[in-house]
Amino acid sequence: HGFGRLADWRMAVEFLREMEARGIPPNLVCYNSCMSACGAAGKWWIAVNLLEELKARMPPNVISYNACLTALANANRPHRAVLLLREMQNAGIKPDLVSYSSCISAFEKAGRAKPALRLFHEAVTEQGLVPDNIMYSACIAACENQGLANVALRLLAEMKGRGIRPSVVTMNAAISACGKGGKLAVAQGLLQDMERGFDRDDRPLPGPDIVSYNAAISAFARRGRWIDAITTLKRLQKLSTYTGTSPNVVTYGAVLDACAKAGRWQPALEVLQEGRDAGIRLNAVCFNAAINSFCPAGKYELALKLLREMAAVDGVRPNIVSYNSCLKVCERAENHGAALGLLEEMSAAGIEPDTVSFNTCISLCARTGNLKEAFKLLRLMGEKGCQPDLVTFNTLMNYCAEYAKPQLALKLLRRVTRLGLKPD
RNA sequence: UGAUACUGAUCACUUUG
Repeated sequence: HGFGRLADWRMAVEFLREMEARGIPPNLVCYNSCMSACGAAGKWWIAVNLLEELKARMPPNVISYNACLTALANANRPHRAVLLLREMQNAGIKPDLVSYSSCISAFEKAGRAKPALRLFHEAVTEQGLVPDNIMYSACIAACENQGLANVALRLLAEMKGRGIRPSVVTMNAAISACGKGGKLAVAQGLLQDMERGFDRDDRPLPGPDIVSYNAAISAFARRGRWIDAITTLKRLQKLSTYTGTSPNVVTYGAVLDACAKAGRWQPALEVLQEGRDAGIRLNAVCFNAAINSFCPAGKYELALKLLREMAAVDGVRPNIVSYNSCLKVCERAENHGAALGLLEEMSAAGIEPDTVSFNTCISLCARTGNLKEAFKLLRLMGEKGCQPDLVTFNTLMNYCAEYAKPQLALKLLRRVTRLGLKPD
């Protein structure tokens, strides 16, 4: 368990083996701890193997299965999770709220709201389970995916109706779902309710935490409402003296994203500086968002300058997204030279261009009528071991339309299906 | 006694339409 806490799955497994070697047969809890450690480290297959091993020795309990379900959920394997859920049922172990919450969360992480809601329904109607706060929260979180904000709000009302007090996590999930589902006003209203401490029916609510604010700012960001995002940041700062809730690196990331979506690079740079001054350890996400703010204006020199600065001044290593963001600014600026130069540079820096990098460059070539160069890049990405994806082909086909090349477009479409991709 | 041993929920960045 200790090794699991330290996210050291190797040590956990080794320890289990050592116990056996010393003639101390690990009990169920030892196995469960070990599977949990593997799951936390993303090693779902090792957790599943341990479950098999366990089955050969003694009957697993519901926690054993739940540990594996969580491992699968965290590794974005929702279908395997459901298979395991069925398996435990067949083995005569009744899934509990934790089992279902894990599976619901698995679908949430995979961006699939409907299956998550189906599982919720199944838990209630077929298993007779009474959903708790966490199960509702997981389900509300899943609703942020297909614009199901209204379903999220219905679930929130339903749990209140059943006398379950929403926790701060529940409320945060609801704010996030509303923000992502286009219900900006409702999202902000939920935050206000939390600040007041009561909902519209005067039922008590938990006070907001930093995640609440971040989710609300992110909702503004989505709409490019940069002034509102900054205003919320200021309010948060002002309140922090007595709420104890201060902006963190995610807050700054979200505010910077708001500036980026609005293409406001000057405010973005100011926010960046303010974050530094406030002693926030800005990370790559913050700088990447700031780089994106140069995109609408196509200010690629400034973007590249910030790319250098983040490493040199702030000691933050640019990552693949940093480079891809810069490439996008070059694309906007329609600057082939700068883009291709960056492609080389990132390779030299040990960050190999990925599908997104190539897609951006292909888009640049195609947009500027340079179809030959675009296809050259398509070939190059294959040579570099980068799989073209649907976006790659959609980009190319789009410009075939632009340049009236229907035969070429059809050829590309056939290639899409030949590669086993599903045209959208 | 070790052993309040083991499992579930929320926030920010990049590519086409």
